[in-house]
Amino acid sequence: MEAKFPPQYNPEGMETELYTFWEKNGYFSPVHNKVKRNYVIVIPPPNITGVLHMGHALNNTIQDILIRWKRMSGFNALWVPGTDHAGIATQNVVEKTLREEKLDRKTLGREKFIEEVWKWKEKYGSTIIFQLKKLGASCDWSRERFTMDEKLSRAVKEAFIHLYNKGLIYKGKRIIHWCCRCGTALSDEEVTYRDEDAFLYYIKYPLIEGGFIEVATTRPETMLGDTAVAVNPSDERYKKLIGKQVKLPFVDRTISVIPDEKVEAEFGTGAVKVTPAHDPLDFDIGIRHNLPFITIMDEEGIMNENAGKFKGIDRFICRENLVKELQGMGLLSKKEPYLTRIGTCYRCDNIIEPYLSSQWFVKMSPLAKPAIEAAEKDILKFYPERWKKVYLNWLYNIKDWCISRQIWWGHRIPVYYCRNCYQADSKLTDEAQDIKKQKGIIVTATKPEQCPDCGSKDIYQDPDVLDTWFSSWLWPFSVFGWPEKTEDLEIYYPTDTLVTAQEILFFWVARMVMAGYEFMGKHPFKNVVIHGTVRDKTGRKMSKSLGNIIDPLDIIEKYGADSLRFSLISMTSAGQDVFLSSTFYIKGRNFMNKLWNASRFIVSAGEKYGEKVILHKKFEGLKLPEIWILTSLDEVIEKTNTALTEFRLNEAINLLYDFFWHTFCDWYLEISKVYQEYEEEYFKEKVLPILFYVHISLLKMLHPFIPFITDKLWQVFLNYCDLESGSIMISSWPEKSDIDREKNIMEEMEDIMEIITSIRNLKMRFGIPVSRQINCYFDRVPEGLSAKIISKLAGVSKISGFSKEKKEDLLIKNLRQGRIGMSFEGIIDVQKELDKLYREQKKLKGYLEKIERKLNSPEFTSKAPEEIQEKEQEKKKQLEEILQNLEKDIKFIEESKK
RNA sequence: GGGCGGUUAGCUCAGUGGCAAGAGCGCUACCCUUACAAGGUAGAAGUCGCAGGUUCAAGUCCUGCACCGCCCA
Repeated sequence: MEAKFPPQYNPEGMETELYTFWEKNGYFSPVHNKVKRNYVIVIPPPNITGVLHMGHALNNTIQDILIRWKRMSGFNALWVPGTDHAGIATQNVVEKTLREEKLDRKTLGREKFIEEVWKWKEKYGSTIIFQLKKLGASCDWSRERFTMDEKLSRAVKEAFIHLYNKGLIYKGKRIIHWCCRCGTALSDEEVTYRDEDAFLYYIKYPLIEGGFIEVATTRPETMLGDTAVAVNPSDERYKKLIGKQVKLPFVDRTISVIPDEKVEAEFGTGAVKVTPAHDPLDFDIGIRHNLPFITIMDEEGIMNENAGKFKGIDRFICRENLVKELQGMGLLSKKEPYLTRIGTCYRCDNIIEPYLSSQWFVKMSPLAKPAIEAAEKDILKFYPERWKKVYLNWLYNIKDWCISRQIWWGHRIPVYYCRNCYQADSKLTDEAQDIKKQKGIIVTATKPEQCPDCGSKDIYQDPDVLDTWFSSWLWPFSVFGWPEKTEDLEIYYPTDTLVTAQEILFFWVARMVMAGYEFMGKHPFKNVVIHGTVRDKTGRKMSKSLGNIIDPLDIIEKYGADSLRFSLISMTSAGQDVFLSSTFYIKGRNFMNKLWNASRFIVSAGEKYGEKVILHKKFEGLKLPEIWILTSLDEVIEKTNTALTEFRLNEAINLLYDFFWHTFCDWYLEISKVYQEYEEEYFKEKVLPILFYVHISLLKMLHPFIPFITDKLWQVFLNYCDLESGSIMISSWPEKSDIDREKNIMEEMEDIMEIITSIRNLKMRFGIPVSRQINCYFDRVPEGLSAKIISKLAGVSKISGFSKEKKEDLLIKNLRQGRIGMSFEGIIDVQKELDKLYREQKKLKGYLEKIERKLNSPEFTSKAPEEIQEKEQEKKKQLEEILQNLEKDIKFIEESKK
């Protein structure tokens, strides 16, 4: 046995071997069966540039637990995996590798560059998939998808064309978030904001008639693009200046002072510069007042010809230079520290420039309607529920979605232009209906032969690609083959549960719901499980730049995926952020070892008889401890099921942990050893099958959480026990036994346990080794099996009733069921013992007072439910008895001291 | 500015109005008891952030405040 069952658990090698075994046997793919219900999860597709981090580990462990649990519970459980092409991120990564070869995408050209990206994808794009396998993810790899697969690309085109034809997609010239580094527009959701200490500059604009009007700004360089100065019409300070002309420094432009309701009189000086091409609010003012829109920098953030003498320099250097010059000209009246919020690119962290640009948008409010209703009517349920409000709030205030990206890697927009008919950028804001009527725009999946209006063959495709999320939002049905009416789509849509972190609630979850209703006419999933963000122990997000990453692969390497999974889930309360310290995996590692060793013990107990243990279906002729352990197991099964159903995974795993370690191992395994010595026949016939039964039931329930070790042990147990299947993965989830729960049996067992603990406690307190046999005396003398258990587990050689003449050298302890006494043999530090008893007495008196106060209050007796009153009465009685006995003991020891 | 979380043992965190508030790690003492020293046994350790309120009963519900964090504008 030692050879295959060393005393320490070592996951090395074992996990990969088992994973291959599962995969080879096709356990991950459901065999569709109409009788069984489905349970479907689609993975939040990780990015092909991604490597597994703790967030992924948590996210995918949760999904795997749910899928494995449902699979064992008799469902057709399907977990669809896949990856996301991550347009900007992937393009960035490939461009970086190109730079190392002294190449860049522009010299390479579009086609060649995309070829390079595909090559890169083939080489590195599956890294995270391999890592998910290491984690134990039981995804159906035969259904693995990638957002740029041909079929999924078809879905994207179909969706675009559908929305366009419905008038929900339009092209418009708007202020969008522009990343000068990535060279593309971004949606509102792709911008992250952070507070930064900056300055508010107060600038004097010279009035033509003489004097100045002073404006305040955090971005002084944008003044080069100003086309007005605006004041609130009710602002008394500026009323008389409305309509006056201002000579804009540097560019020598004459602009007017205009009134606009939206100007906040409280901000800065109350007069604001208006730069319609570089600020969203100013853009609106520009539209309202029909102002010119002057763009002053190019797409890389370099000032252009409209910036006059500043042409050709970077936007931030321009700011510095311009401020210096203003100072020299005496036009800078003040520069004060100012806390401002700056938007940054979520991919590259560069500062976002609000930029006037022609982009494609999705009109969102019609799509939001059913998504709102779904949550309001609880068709879509959130766990924890509080996210419902966040989700709804976003949808109530939804804005149009900018979906075009000026990059090359991604789904090319299925729009073609006729060079002859199309007139670009004719309007600032083209509404959907207008654009549909506009000549020269052809929206179609394949390149048209000729222009339907003029017949010209000079046709070119829109150079832009779509936001990656425009393919992700179709994921719950595109993975099943939509827009084709496939069998999978028929069977597996809608899915059941989506598991994700709150960061992509808007990006992805809300949009999937909208897409689900729009394209499928049905919600994409029923449950949305939002788990916490994994942070370091000081509460910061884990990130490379902070250097605070704990790499899940390191933990897997050293301690096994099970330890990682166990620890992660065990310490993660539903929906709360997780704070990881470097030793968090210890609980898991220790648990694996304990599980391993309990199995060793059980196997070695079974091995002796040389025949396979047959698990009982019915339990009869059992003694107290067996009834007790089976009843306790039933309770655990029930509680675990409830916890899992409500997505409280930490509660489930902690229940199992506690039962396994502190009930099964600490007590039942120890008790089972008693039979081995006293009642071999009963041990073989009854106890052994129950040991196997309870342990195997536990292994089954633990399997979703810690799949590797549980199946490894299952494989071992196959040699000693008649098990239902070749792998625990496809075994059936435990059901409750047919044992009746008898209250008095549970209590009787608890009494025995209390006696044992008390005797151990007495021994410890006086430095007697537990192994040292002593004599004990009882008010109620235990007999038979109980006596044997007490004797073995507490190290008692002789059990008898109290006899009056022996009492003087006894230590007494009061229990629920009378006193026990133990000979103290002259080794007691009497004063120490007395102090301890005094402390206990004080504590007990306090408790008693509290209870008495409660019981004496007429409110309590009239209003509290009877059940509670009885319980409190009972408690009081017990306390009084214990206290009485304690006081007797104190008196007794005080006297013996004299 | 609006919203949401958090504040419980030295540390990390559970706690679903009705225990005498729990776990893991750490700590103390003893124990190599033939499953496990990654273990066993026993123990010490808490004004449940602060102030009010509701209730027979509050760590749990309500109000306000403080501090930490997140999201949205």
